[in-house]
Amino acid sequence: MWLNYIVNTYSFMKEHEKNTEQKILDAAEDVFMIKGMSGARMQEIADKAGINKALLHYYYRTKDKLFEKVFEKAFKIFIPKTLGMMSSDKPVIEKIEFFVNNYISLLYKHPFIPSFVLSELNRNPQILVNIFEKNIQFTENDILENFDKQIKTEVEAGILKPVDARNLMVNIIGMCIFPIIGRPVIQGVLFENNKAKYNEFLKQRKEFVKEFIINSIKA
Amino acid sequence: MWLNYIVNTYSFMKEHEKNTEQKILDAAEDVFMIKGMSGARMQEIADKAGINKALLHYYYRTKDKLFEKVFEKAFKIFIPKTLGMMSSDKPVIEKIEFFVNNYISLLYKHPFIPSFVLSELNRNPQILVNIFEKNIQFTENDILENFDKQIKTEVEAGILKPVDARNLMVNIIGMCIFPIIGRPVIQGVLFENNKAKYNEFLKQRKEFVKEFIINSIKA
DNA sequence: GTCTATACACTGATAGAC
DNA sequence: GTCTATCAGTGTATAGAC
Repeated sequence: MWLNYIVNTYSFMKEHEKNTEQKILDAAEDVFMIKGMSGARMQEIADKAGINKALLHYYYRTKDKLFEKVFEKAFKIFIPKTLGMMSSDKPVIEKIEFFVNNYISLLYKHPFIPSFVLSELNRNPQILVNIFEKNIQFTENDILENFDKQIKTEVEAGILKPVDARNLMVNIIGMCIFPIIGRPVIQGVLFENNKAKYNEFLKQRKEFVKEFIINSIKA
Repeated sequence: MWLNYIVNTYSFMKEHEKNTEQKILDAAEDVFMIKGMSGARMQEIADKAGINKALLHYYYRTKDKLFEKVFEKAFKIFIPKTLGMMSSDKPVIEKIEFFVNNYISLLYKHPFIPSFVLSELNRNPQILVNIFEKNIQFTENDILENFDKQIKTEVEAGILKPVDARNLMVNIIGMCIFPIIGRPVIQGVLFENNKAKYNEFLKQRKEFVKEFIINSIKA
């Protein structure tokens, strides 16, 4: 009976705490992503979370620590998934089609993360070092090496033209990501700032990009 | 005599003023580009310009106005030049080679502008509207239309595969610009954070990108 | 855990002397 | 034009009651 009470109370408190903590993190995401580290205000985050500033500091002692959490979460949504998409054992062209489809979907799902992550990193590249130190090393080198070997094999088999793996990856990601982080400029300059037209443009990007890449690398 | 005195004094003052004004603008560029609008501090700009805050406000009344000048200058370095590179009358493939060479050179000359401009625009797209209103309309539509017509002509002539002009431009710029704005991530994840290796990588990008595009679009 | 009130530092901007 | 001094506002963070 008392055990039940304790357990229920405990789990209630845990649940409650988790909710507030989560509400804060969600609000912090919204604000940091748009305003950036230096532009974000603890007051705005508190308002959006429906609490007050003091409670913010109760859960995450400083703005820095809260930012760190938000950044790390954003970073982890993208980088490991990105690398994961390259590590299947499909043939190169299928792998690229799979990657472009999934990566662009991911970008459309989180359109503010790339600009946020890249601009914060350009302002303070040290953030990345801290993340790498804190996390188990990614297996990016294995993935890259495998991809490189796979390309070479398919080149010898007469399927692909010779192509450098790193350059290819940078090209692919660049073509996928630029319409998102460059949206204000591209929409303004090439699409008369017409939002609907730009959304139409985004809809057909997957097919265009895939065809563009394959045309370039297939033997 | 007195006229001489006035003229000399006047020209001395003009020269002097110009120097201070320019020193401020240079310092403001340095600080705003790295820290962004909200992260920049008037004190830091003053220090870097070798003057004090009061003098900053004497020349540019507010932080907003100073930021506006810096942003507009940065924006104008890129966008008109970018469009200009597409408006020669060379054949498409030559035009693209010319564009990639010059655009990447421009990027390497001003590596902080793209990230600065894009992140500020993502945070406040309204900036772009103000710039467009203040400036004589760019001829982006003519340039795009001409480029599109030119492609269609060369498609009919059997030189190129059919390709959409806007998608092609976004691809080209994306492949050129991503190694710059994404440098911290790419260098960290794909180049073991080795700066020298990354610089080597950048050196060969022009050739790789040109070949990649041409392989994709030539008939 | 959550609140109100407040400490304390910093920032943009101005006043006024030279 | 350039400086020193200073103000008013805002921002992060903490103290203390409940």
